[in-house]
Amino acid sequence: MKDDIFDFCRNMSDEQDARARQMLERAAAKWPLRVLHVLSEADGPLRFSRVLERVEDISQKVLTQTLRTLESDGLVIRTLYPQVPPRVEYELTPLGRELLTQVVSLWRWIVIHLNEFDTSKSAARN
Amino acid sequence: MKDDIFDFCRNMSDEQDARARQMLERAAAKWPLRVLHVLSEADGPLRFSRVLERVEDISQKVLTQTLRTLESDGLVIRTLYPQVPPRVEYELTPLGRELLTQVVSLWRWIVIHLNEFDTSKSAARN
DNA sequence: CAGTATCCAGGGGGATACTG
DNA sequence: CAGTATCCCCCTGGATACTG
Repeated sequence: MKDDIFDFCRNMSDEQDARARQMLERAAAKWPLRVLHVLSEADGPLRFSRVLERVEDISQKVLTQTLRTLESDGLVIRTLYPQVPPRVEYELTPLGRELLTQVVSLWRWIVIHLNEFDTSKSAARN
Repeated sequence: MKDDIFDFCRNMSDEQDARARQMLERAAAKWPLRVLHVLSEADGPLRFSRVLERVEDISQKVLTQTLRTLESDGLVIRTLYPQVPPRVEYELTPLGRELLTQVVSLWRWIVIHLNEFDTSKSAARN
């Protein structure tokens, strides 16, 4: 028998597997990753507008969606200050910060090996 | 100044950054990941049909696309034996195997922390 | 300010049929 | 066997307008 690098998943239900896969995809996706990054760079909580400014080219709708998802995944805290006009602040949870750290290590590996991808004899372009 | 966990990207061009991001998204995406996994489990090269069988619910078209992308990214080797009927075999490159290893470590982290996502006070407790 | 609501265009992926 | 070629649907995400 070959050893399976996914062996530690043996005891997982299909639901758990799907959930883990979902988290992996979300964490690696464009907007969530950039939002997490922006939040991690900030010294403290950021208002919605600040995030909107700092995540280049994101639309308001998508930012809202992204933040909602991150919040429900426990990666981001949303704090509403009931004022007029309202003030809403976002910040990373410890879990969000940890996850970002994990993704960054994968990111770092990719960056280091960047020149090994596609440059080979295959049909790299496009 | 805050320390930026992406500091090691400072010297990267926009193109390199985009390429790295693309590789990250691809590596975490559903089909590429499952194809890499199937290939890593096999003892040797796998024929197209075998991969099609083992990657559950993937369509032929998407499998072809996925394999082509993986090949052009240098993660998979495609070997054509000019016979009738043709025989085509796929196997991981060392780079592909390494990348999968990296993704798996992120995957493992996610699995370990699975119960910390969303179960918290945000969604579950109404 | 921080959203929600609505409309709309483009791409990804499924199903099917055909071929060297 | 290992693909291509088509058609089609759905979903994502952009743009815009409106509101508590």
